[in-house]
Amino acid sequence: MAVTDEAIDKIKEMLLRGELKAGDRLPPEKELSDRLGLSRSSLREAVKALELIRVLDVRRGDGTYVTSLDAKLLNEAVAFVVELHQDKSILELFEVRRILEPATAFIAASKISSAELLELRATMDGIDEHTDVEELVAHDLEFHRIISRAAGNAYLESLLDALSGSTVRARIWRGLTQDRAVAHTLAEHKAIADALARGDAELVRALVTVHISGVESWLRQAL
Amino acid sequence: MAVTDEAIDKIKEMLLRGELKAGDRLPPEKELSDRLGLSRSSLREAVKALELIRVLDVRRGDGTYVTSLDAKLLNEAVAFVVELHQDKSILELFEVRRILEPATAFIAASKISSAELLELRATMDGIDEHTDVEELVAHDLEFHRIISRAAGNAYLESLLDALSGSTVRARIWRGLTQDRAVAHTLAEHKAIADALARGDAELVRALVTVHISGVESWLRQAL
DNA sequence: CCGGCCGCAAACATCCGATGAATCCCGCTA
DNA sequence: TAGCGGGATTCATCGGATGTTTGCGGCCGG
Repeated sequence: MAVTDEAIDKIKEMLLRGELKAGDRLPPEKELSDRLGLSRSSLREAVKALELIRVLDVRRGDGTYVTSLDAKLLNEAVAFVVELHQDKSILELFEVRRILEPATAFIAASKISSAELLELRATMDGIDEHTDVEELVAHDLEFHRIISRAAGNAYLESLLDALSGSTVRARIWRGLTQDRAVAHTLAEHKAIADALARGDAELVRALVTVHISGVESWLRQAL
Repeated sequence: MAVTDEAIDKIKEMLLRGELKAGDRLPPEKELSDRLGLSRSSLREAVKALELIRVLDVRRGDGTYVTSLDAKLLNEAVAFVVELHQDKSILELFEVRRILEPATAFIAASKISSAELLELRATMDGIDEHTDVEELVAHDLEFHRIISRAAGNAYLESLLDALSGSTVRARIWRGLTQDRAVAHTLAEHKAIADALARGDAELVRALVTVHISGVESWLRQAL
């Protein structure tokens, strides 16, 4: 194709060249379309595409802005794709997670603050095997998110977040719940939190590996 | 916003629900826009967005098709984002790569075929410290790609590919070349290939870790 | 009967202009 | 000075017109 894709490229280049920076406002649709030499409709298609992957933020009645362009972009883009790949090749996605999660936790072990440790404990309050699935998923998501955030790498955090999309996770939990494995999983969470508190990085890595692999092997058998 | 984003969601749902499968052709723009209750212009914006992340494939004069929906989607989406983040937080991205690459190579060590080993050797033919940067980058990209492919996980392959976008890599090589470190890097490649040939997974993992970390520390000092 | 060429029809590409809706900002008023 | 319009700006959405590309089927010659 041509015109619209050219527009996407040109906008991308403006970003790379620093001509447009995070937070900047783009010229009005009319002006920009004139400048890039295409119609407003076509430009809008380009902008819409860049908006989907969160590069641009369009505010009706106000203008179009460049987003913060931080690591969260990865989350949006990857999450969309992951969602489409559910069921299908979930196991391959899980393999990626099994690599990233222990490594991330290992890094986090030496960096986690006491405030974050408290937060981690807090997610476990009031959660037991009788909690409903909704809440279990929320807890699990938060638990892993705190750890990945403690690792101090926004891209890792984003990727892990996307890889464990809530829908994927919801299905897994639903399955685990039926198998009465909730207590076991929660105990693993507790062990991980304890090891993190002691700063025992090696143990953390091992525990997380076991934790993730456990879910993975359950999944493998369930399919 | 509303109409266009609704359209994106509806199309996504059609995919999730299996109403649309990989390779299927969408109804013509006019018909689909009627069915979804919006104008053709707005629908086109939605389609364009889905095309950017390679979910849809629009063929002019023919129709719009659903792509294979395989792991390559990740590549496209992530590569776009990574490209925007050059210079900026390259080190954080490198940290992710340092996690994934050794783990991937470790897996590859037990799976790599003799054909792939030959391919790996072939990439090294005719490459020495006098080769020009273009070719060095191509070699490096191919070398790592073969290994990640051998690991047999398409998502890993895609992610690594995106993380080591050619532009990023080109800059690094340009720097390395100036520091006369090419020979050293090539020697590391050879050592990795040898270890893979012997199926020594642990050694492969260590070598790759050293290899990646070497580039990383050079990068850290160069910034 | 087979293969190639031609032209029609289908489908996307691009553009334009009009109307609606949300937001912002400035000036007016109490 | 604080609050309230109201106009100007900007995006949202629509419908239609015209151009290009592609696919396909039919026609013609070998």
